[in-house]
Amino acid sequence: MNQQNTQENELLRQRIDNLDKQILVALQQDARVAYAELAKRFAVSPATIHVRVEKLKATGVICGTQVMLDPRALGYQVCCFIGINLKAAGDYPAVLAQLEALPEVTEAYYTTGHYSIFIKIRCRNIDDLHRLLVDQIQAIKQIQSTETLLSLSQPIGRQIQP
Amino acid sequence: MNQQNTQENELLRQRIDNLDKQILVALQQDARVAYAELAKRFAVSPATIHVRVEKLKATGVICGTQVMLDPRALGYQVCCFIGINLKAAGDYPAVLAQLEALPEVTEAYYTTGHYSIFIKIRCRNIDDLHRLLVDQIQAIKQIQSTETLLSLSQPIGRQIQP
DNA sequence: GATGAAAAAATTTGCGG
DNA sequence: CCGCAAATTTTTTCATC
Repeated sequence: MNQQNTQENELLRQRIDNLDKQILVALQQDARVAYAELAKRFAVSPATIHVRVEKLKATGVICGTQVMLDPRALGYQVCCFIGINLKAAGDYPAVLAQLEALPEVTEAYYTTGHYSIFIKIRCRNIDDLHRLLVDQIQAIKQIQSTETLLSLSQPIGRQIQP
Repeated sequence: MNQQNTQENELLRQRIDNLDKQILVALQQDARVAYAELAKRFAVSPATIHVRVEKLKATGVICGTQVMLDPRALGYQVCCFIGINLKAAGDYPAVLAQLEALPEVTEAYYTTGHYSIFIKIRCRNIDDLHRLLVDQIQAIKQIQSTETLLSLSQPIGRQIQP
């Protein structure tokens, strides 16, 4: 039963104990929860929560907090992925710069496999997607071809478990 | 110049004014920033910030807050996407349930295009990815084939702009 | 709808175990 | 390293504009 291969864990994540894990899980669900509330929940003092969170920030485990915005509430109905193939591998930085200028591109990955670059798109509707694809993305000279995966739903969305 | 096609916006996102946008941008960068600090920054009273945030929560624009954990700091070095094709379209719910049980699956999308299901994976190293793929994912009976896109880097990662 | 002031609550610090 | 308790800061309320 090596369900938990804790060998390398001990090396990499230096001393993240149960309390740290509990705090991280709680903050993943609600980053603005009061430390006093967590203190009650985990039967320690508020100061301890504070010290632990500061340490997790200092070690880089916590790399920020953010509000989650609902794309649909803001009028963004369409989510899709686009796999991009370049004419030449060296064109990567130039293409990336052009993609970064498009606010609809929310994520970009440099990948091995079927595509050179893989991006995630959020836009208002299919018409906007059409325009974006034809006028903005396929217009980028160094792009050879694209392949679009339209997302119909996202049944799973979560962070890694601490 | 229809850079900003504000026509439907007015309908969908009911009255999100400039202050709301500024607040959202600030909270995207740091969800724990003090309302008093935002009040100073935007030259309004703390009470106004409070009222606006509550309204944005109530209308569903803000759907939560969370700490961002750095996968690498937790020992998760590998990020990849896997495109999955099913033997039969109706197998979708069964496969999804099995994917949900794997903590390494952080995102799943039901897609049109080359794949039926598209998932994002976070795991510790290539060996773990290998085991996950062979022992856990390809072992799912309803899966016909998989295609792996290994992410070498993620140069863009952001939310939509309010 | 926004504000200012007041009340309530939380964060943060430093001393002592 | 933890906890207590005080000092500071913040959140939150509410009457008023």
